[in-house]
Amino acid sequence: MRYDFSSIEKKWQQYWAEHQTFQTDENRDKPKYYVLDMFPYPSGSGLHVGHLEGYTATDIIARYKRSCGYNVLHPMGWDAFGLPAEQYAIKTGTHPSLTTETNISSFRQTLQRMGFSYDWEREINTTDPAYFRWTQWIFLQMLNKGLAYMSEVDVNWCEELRVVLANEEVDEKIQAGYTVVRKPLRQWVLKITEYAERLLEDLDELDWPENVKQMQRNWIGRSEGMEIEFELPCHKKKLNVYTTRPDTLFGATYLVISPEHPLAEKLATAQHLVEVREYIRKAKLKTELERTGLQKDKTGVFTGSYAVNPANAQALPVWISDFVLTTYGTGAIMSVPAHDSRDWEFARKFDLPIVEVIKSPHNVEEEVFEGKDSVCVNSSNSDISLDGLDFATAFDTMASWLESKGVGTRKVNYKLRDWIFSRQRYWGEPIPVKHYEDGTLRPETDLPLTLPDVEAYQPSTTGESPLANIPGWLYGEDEHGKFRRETNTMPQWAGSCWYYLRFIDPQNSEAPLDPQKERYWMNVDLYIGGAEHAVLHLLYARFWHKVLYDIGVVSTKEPFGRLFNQGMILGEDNEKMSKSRGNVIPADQVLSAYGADAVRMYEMFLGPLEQVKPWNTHGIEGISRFLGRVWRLVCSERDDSVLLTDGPLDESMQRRMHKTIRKVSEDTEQLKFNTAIAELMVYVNDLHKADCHNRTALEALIVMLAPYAPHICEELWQAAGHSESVSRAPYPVFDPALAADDEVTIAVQVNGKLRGTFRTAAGTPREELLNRARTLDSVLKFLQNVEIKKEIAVPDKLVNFAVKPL
RNA sequence: GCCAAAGUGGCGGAAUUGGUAGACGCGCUGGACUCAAAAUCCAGUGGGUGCAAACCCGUGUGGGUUCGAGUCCCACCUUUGGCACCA
Repeated sequence: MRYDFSSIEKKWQQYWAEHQTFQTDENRDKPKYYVLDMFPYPSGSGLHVGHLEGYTATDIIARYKRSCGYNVLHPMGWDAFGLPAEQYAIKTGTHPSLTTETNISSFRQTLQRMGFSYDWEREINTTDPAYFRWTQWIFLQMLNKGLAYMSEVDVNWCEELRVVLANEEVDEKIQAGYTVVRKPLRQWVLKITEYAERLLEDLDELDWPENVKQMQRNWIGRSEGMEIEFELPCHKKKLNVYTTRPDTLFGATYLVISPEHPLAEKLATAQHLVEVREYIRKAKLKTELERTGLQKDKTGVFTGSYAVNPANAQALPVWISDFVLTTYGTGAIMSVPAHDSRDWEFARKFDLPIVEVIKSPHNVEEEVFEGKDSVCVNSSNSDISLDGLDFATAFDTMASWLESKGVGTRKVNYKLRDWIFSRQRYWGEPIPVKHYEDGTLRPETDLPLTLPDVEAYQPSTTGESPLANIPGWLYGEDEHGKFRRETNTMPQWAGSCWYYLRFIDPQNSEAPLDPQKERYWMNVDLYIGGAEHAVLHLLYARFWHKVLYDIGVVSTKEPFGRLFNQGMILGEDNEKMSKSRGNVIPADQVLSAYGADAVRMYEMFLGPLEQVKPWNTHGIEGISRFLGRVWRLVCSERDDSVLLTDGPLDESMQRRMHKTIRKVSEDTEQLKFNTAIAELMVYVNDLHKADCHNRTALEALIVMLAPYAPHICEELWQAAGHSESVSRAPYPVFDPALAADDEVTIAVQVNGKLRGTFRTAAGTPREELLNRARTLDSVLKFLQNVEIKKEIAVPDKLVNFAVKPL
């Protein structure tokens, strides 16, 4: 019989579904393994080969771990709220839930064609009221704890989309060509900043890629510094600034406050008032991009007021400039132009004094010196002197002195801002809150609060969602009086903040999940997804998890123990796959042409999982040939006979087998699938050369290959006479003694250059290696007329003679 | 500008972590089978010199450490991610 992938794959996919082969075992005696994909947004354009990379990797691990005796949780679901379905609804009037449903079934079909061993009984969908009921419930827990609050905030308002964006989302939208401006709106905000320290600290114990952890650390942006109080004698007021360099206080020559600072206009003297007002007005009009972007040229205006440097009583002019961020620190800074490049630039532009207070290798008038590894100079007053002190000591001395004077406090600051959590959209989880006429606010306790049907999905121009146009849904009355519902919905990130928990107990109608099940399955042992979520999703989910930990819903501090980012698969032209480039390789196309087993293996054979690598459709043929060769080791193509032979395996092939088992299991464990496949190929090539059809050798091959190419392995396993699925077969175990070589090749070098090799028994002692090496013809001639300075022998490896001509 | 990762045949990539560079696959060349093709199988395939045996060169560039460097150290170049007035 010939290998016909399409009928075999159909047959076994049907078998798995009928026999519920991959339904998760609830038997808690076995060790568990939770392997999770970042679940997809089911878009209308379907899956391409790039999407399948991570899913293939997790499936191999899921099947491998099952084979190794683990109780495996391997679920899939849909992150189905979101803008594309809503924008499609605005255009066509099609309800987003219909679009979503169509897209989901197309996605599900492709994933099933790939033969992924998901437990489809646990499929979840973030737009399902039975799911988002608990998303809403978690929100109310946060409300309860004071972690969700409403605030008039300058939001990132996207004009074209008529929607508020999270800080984290701004960049990508601007890159996509949208305009984003700052606009004050009353918004729901989540207090993620309250968890900043824990989010930072707990990163240390995670088995995550170092760059992802570093990106989160940078995003959280912890810094240690001081808030220092400057007197404003003419106004009888004080101005607080935040600095991480109190050691440079003697070098402060002016202060700068942001245009939004409450004192900005008040500090303007009559002479400067017009100019100041004009500057503040203009700053407001600038977009976030204009203010924080690539803008190099600094602008600013002098207020006419002076503050007093507490260290040396010097009068410091107070300036206003939009390079100072309102939302960070106190919105005011002390400028030390000699040792801060931004201050230096500003000082040069407006001709402000530059005073060296850190010993610099060059003239600070000409170039800024920002180094921290030097010592203080010119820094003393009648109380203290920092001169000669290093950074840490100077910092500490100055901090203590300022504290003792009552004009400074040590402070830790974070770049992380609270998370603006409301969106003016229809297709999202409604925020379950009622606003009463007396101004109070109460949670909606009757969950889920579902979405009403609407006629038009267009957001209102006032910045409210389409929900504001549905009076029947919007208004109501209960025992507390008349109310108006919250019209904001949650951002798309909400549903993905806790979905990994719901997979553990997806049907539970009493709680988000059962605590006993939670304790068994958490945390996620392996989480695979794209690096684009390094900060956003992964930071939000960690935040929610910690909140849930605090209220006793989960028992672990962190959700994802081990994280792995798969690298992107590029198109055949080495460019990112995109419709506009026309280089997208649709999954269904290659599945029809080559079959799931070949596609799965080729995805993994392309290169290291974490690496960005181009797709090459020709290359997949090598995998098809390999699968054909495996097939022919077991089945005759001339008739229906099975070629397996019983009986003992000869010693060299047995060694080959044990070596293969060792390499393949080690590599699979470490997600080095490309080299595991290469090893399987070498093994199959050797079996072919030896014309070996031995049952022991081939059954080991089938079980090892099954996680990679499950369909063909099921078929071959059945052909070999087994009645149970190969996924129930225990993984082969290697014996180190049987895998060990008894004979090795020794390389012989002269001055590090290979001059010959010889075979010898493993463990041959040094002396003997040297003696044999010396007698090799190919080596001998290089040892004539030379002085041997050194002889190196590494057992089982090589011999090297270091020589010098006589 | 700053931080991180990476540069190996025509191509994707291996290399037990300092020990025979180029595993495995694609592609290419030649051959077998065939009326022919497909499929399959066999042999070859880093560059150079040479009839050959051989020898020389070779892991982005330049230096260094070492008996020995793709691997370690220093400097530089290039590419890809991330951050980008956070005081």
